[in-house]
Amino acid sequence: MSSGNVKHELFVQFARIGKVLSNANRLEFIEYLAQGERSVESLAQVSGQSIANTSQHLQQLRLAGLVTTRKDGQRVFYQLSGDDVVLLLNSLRAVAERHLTEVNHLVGLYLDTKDDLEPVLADDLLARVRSGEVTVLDVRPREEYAAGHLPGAINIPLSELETHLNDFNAGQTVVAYCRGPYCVLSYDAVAQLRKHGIKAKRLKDGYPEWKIAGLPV
Amino acid sequence: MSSGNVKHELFVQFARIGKVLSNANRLEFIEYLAQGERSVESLAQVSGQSIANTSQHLQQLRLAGLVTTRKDGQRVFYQLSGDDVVLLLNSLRAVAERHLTEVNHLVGLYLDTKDDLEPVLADDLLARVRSGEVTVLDVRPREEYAAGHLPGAINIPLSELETHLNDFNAGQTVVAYCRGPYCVLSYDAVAQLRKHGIKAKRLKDGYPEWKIAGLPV
DNA sequence: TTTATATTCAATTGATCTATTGAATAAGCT
DNA sequence: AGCTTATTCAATAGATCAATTGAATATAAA
Repeated sequence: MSSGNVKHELFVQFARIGKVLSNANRLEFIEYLAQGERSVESLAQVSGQSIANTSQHLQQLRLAGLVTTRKDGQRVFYQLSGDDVVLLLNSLRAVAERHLTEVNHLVGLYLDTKDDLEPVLADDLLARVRSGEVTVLDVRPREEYAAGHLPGAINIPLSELETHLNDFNAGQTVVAYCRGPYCVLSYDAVAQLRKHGIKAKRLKDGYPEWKIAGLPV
Repeated sequence: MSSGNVKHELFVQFARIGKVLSNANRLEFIEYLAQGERSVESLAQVSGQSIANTSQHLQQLRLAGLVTTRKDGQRVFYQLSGDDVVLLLNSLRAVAERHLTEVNHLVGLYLDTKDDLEPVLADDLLARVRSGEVTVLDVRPREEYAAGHLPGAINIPLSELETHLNDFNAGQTVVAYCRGPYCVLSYDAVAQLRKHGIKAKRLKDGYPEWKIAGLPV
């Protein structure tokens, strides 16, 4: 085998990873899995895909080595095979954000750009939460909160936030976070809280990035 | 448009980037372009692809925002649109290396694993080259050297290394580098130099990584 | 053992991708 | 203007992909 062939063969293998990143549904699965392991049915439900379709996509992710499985009873739980998968997805996001104008348009469409200018950084939050200055709010669904969350964070899924507005007093500052940089949950939460006179900010990244940075969970 | 739709649309955009990473030839083009800009014909030649095929792949890269073009006379030069593209490719490589056993097999097939254990790191090299301790050898083709290279590096393309072995004296240490972590040129160069009694090591990464790290070129 | 649940498998359809071919365009040269 | 060179366009054929459907496994519960 010539050097050129081996080199090309290596790129063929790299392209296998690229291929599993070429489908929007699979990327969504990766983001969900970044929050914690999930069963096939559970992923099918949150993604809105059929069970069979979900299963097949997950198997492609597994063949490419991006996820691993664990069988418990009659359920199969999928999980990311490493933090580098989240880093890869974020790298993809970063390139998309910098080079695809459509992405910026979409981001601008839904995310309040003013909030975007002043997100709270992970390091700041850690200091502030230790001094009791802020309340950390996890607005992800209960399942994801249960699989792992920031220390001291309280969990109120976005859908239930309205009924819990009285739990906050006007004096305190709330820092909301969710799944990652493009997760709209925390944006909506901040908007809702502010509308009711509660000081609220958004954590720049989400739970997966926090965890990968080696910060406590 | 519902929040879920916008979110999915964002992932569709991310998947566009994934799609252009799903073809081995395109990934090779990206690696070549990481060395510096190139014309269509030049890329077709080094990659062994036809002109028309090369042109079409490059246009896909351009539509996805990964490369930009510059027209000079009748030639069109393509270049990477940002350093984040190289970081993305390296992220892809890292995941492939960690999770695809085939990659490790291929890497082991061609790259001397002993060299792999002790590559020279960028910071070390900078210090050593300043103190005149080592000779830095760029074994890439002349074109790529001309487009940018490490400070003080001499350029002897691998194919011509054999005829220039007398230029080195047995006392000095040579650090060879080439295109990146999986470029075999520097491995072969080190092997050839050692066979002739010249102390040789390999720079861990290649020129693109050096440049992105903000080191002088 | 029968029944229900969770997941995977297999076959199918329509869509998209890759590489090839030959023609079209555009810029420079004589 | 005619000729050459570099690149792009358009059409094509074979391969691969995504989602659907219904059947097949495998585990748990009755």
